[in-house]
Amino acid sequence: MIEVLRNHIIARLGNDLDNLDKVLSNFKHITTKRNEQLLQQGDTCKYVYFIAKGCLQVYVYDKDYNETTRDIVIEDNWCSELQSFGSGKPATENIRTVEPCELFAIDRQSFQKMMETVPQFDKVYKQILEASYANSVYRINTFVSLSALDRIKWLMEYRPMIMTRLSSKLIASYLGINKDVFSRLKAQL
Amino acid sequence: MIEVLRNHIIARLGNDLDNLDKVLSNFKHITTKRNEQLLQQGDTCKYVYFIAKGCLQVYVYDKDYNETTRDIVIEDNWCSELQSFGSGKPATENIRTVEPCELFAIDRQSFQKMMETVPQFDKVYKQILEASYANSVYRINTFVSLSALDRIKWLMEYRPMIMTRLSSKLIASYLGINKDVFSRLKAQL
DNA sequence: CGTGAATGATGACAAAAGTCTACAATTTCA
DNA sequence: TGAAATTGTAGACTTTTGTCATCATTCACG
Repeated sequence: MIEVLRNHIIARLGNDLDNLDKVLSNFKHITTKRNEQLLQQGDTCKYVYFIAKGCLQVYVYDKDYNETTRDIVIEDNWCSELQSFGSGKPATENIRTVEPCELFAIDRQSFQKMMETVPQFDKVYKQILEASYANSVYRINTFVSLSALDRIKWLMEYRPMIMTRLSSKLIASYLGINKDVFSRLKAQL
Repeated sequence: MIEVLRNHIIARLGNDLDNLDKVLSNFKHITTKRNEQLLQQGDTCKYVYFIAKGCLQVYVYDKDYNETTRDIVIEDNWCSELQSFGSGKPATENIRTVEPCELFAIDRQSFQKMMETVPQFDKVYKQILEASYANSVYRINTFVSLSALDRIKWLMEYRPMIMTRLSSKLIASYLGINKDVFSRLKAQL
């Protein structure tokens, strides 16, 4: 299973990395069931997760305690609450598994050590950050300008796997649409 | 005016920087009127701007050619279209001044050179990226879960200067609210 | 400093999205 | 596998948001 992570890194940095095995040894393999809580808001985010298999939900609660999903992250991607992870401050977001998962987790101390001793690891971090940021920007721009129906169409175009693989409830909370409305709109496509 | 930039960097990295003047020499001072176009979508974003004075708007167009504002950036902050700037690909966003501005611009080549030769500059870049990302995450989480009225309240709380300093039209497009609706809701606060 | 253009406010109406209830379908896990 | 829980669909209704037209106000700029 660690091969997925190995290939992920090689794909980004090439396979001329002396230290790749050293880097990989810093990751802890975690197998989870579905609906496991990886991070609770208020706690410090201790890990950056690489998802070898499965799917994670990053979410917050609105004032009526409804979940609103900031991000849905599938295999071959990274997931964390970088604000909290980087600063050690309490997290403002929650993370849970929405499917059984195979994860590789690296803690803050190892992460820092890798950043300092393996220059390429620093590059990977920048790539994660840049990709996360690009994703957010894209999401804001579509979100602010599109109607509920157009957001659904956008999701089918941009992340079709999400539409077929996950529950309507989750998708609706990702799109910022009430689940009843989502059900109605989906029917009229 | 370059003092603003100098102080900004010192505040983040301390003033024990041998190379600070060398770094600053890479920035071009630009004075603008209001409503000047700094970046047009489709073009490559050539600069990262530091705003010493004034205010920039980062925006896109929806399908009816209405502006939707992804970000409003005021003095003592950085602004760019990092996706395009980093990759050289066409920008998906537009940037314009909404006030007369004093800017310091650094082009891609100088930026790369500084990243490689001045380790602290790399740190500044990471800080810009992290701050931009944090800002986006915050924006998504409030945006998805709040009603139009609550978004206005949020803005008054979180970025009060925006409310008093800029036009309703601009604020409405930042909040993703129709300007007529914005006017009505503001009246009932 | 005056004027033309841009911005802001408001009312009437239309459309979109949210809420609630009930029930059917599906899924989970013991 | 089968019962309990969760999820999905649908209709009736409410609330929120958007649109359009009009007029007042403010602001930018020569």
